[in-house]
Amino acid sequence: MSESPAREVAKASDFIREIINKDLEAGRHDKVVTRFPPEPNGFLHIGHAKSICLNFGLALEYGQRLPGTGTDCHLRFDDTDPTKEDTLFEESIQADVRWLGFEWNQIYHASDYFERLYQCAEHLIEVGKAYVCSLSDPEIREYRGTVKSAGKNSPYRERSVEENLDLFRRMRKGEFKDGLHVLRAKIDMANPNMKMRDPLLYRIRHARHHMTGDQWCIYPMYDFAHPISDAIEGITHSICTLEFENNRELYDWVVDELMEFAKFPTRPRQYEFARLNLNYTVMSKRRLLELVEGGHVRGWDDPRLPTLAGLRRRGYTPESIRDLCASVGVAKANSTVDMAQLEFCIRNDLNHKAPRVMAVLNPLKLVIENYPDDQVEELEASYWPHDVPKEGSRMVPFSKEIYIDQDDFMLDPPKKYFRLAPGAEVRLRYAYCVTCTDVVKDKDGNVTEIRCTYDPDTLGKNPEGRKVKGTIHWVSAAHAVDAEVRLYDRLLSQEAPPTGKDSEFLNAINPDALVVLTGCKLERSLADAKPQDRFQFERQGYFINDEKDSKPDAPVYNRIVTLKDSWARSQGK
RNA sequence: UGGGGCGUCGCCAAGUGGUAAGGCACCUGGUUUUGGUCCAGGCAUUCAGAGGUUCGAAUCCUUUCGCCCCAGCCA
Repeated sequence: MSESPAREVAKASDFIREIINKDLEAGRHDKVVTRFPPEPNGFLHIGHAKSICLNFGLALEYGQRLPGTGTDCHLRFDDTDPTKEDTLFEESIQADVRWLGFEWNQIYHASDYFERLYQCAEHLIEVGKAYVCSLSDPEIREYRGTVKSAGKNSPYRERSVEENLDLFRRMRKGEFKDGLHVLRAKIDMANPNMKMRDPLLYRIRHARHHMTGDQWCIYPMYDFAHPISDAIEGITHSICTLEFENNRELYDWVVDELMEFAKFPTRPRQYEFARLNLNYTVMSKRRLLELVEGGHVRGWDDPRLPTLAGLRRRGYTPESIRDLCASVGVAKANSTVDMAQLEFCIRNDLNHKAPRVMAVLNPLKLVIENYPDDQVEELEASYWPHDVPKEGSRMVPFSKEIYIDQDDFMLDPPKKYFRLAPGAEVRLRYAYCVTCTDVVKDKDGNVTEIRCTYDPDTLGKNPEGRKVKGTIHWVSAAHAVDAEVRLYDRLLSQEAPPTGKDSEFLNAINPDALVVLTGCKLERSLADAKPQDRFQFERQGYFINDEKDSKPDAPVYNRIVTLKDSWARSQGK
């Protein structure tokens, strides 16, 4: 705490931590305070998770490394545009951050600072660094110039301090309609950085704000509110995404101009990192909104979406998402992470968390001809494979008539097909080996039933004199629990959506992103499962009991992710 | 009158003048009553290209090329 050598710093794992370490070593700060500043106008997605993990993670790490400084990452709602924001979004954002596993000490709002922001604005006017501009919206745009050419000064740029103050105060009082005047910083209309060409600080908006009600009719812009909010709160490192790099110069201008006047406790600095992109999905607010409002998915928590609500309902664990964020690192290069990386993370997490059970998704009746008609054996089946160090098992009923999956039988199998086929023998998981002796077909030639014989001497041991390579899952017909199973897959059928502006990306939606199966057969033990329980359906994937649609007598399961399937891959599927 | 960034294996990403980490993906074998897991092995003579400095360069210099961001009274 006090002895400075105790401030030995762990090896930085990315450029942000490197910067923080240097700041600490140089004594620029003696604690680290970060912030996660969502605008409450939409749902959080996995891209936000990267920012959440970074900002809250930094606070946690340095809070531990610098004992006594506390752990401080501010959840701050950037609520400066009353026409778009709402309390509903604040609630879902809080729920999502908590679900991800992070906690804040206090909730902040940019709107908490409206009065101070206003005082800062008046100060800038008084020192001649801000003025009221009465150009129209299109005129302002025209005067701004272009990326390749300088802008020109507004005719209102040289108004007197007195006139500016009077106008600004009347703006606050509500004497003007929306759009009539704005407050602008007086910087440089020829600055090569367009963000510095007399940026707007305040605009008039006669709109009710979800936090401040009708108290205000002028609202600060992001570029004004954000740096001041950071500075007021004592944020040390203000971390945002790459597209704000150009805003940094303005961020610094605002803080520098106000530092003395506002007596900020710290001099915050902004740093930018590359946002998370994933292939086979969409992440932009606009596209997510279009999917939801266009009815292409069933709401913000549709398991096909990369929203945190969607991933949660899909069955992804917070641990798996944090693991993804840790594994992709933090850097400045624009990048797109492979969905396979996320899928690895959830499989890796669930491998030792999800008990194994048997479920037949596309049932095919199998009758064991030499098994006694009314006999039922209770066989012990472990919930965990040998390599997962957990205890626990259940009894599964075995009988003459069972269901197996259609994929596990072929009339004319290719080489190295280890499952069932005419004349072939296969192991029934936890039970006996059976040999297919006959098949029953309907008039169209479809196999409707399989006839087998079993070898009574193969329970818990291998048959003598022959090798049975395949093991398949099954469910006793008389004891099965019927269920609906929703097979989810990647949202898009191509890596990147078409680049077109409008709704073109809708054409890239994977038609099989959701396949609903009914009449699936679950093993008896699943009758006791609760919503949100996760299981591995052996040989098929990880599934979760749906939190909304599942009913005790009509369970619904969502497929979280398939198991790796090297057989399917070798078959070129 | 343009400015700000970024380019290291199929995808991420370490590396900060001393001779290319790691993860995912992929390929080989082994174990296996999950074609899962696990284990063993393989996978960049080269860092966008070209020059240069140096005993030595992904790292320094010069130059070329490519990609991203900025012209909301959004954030």
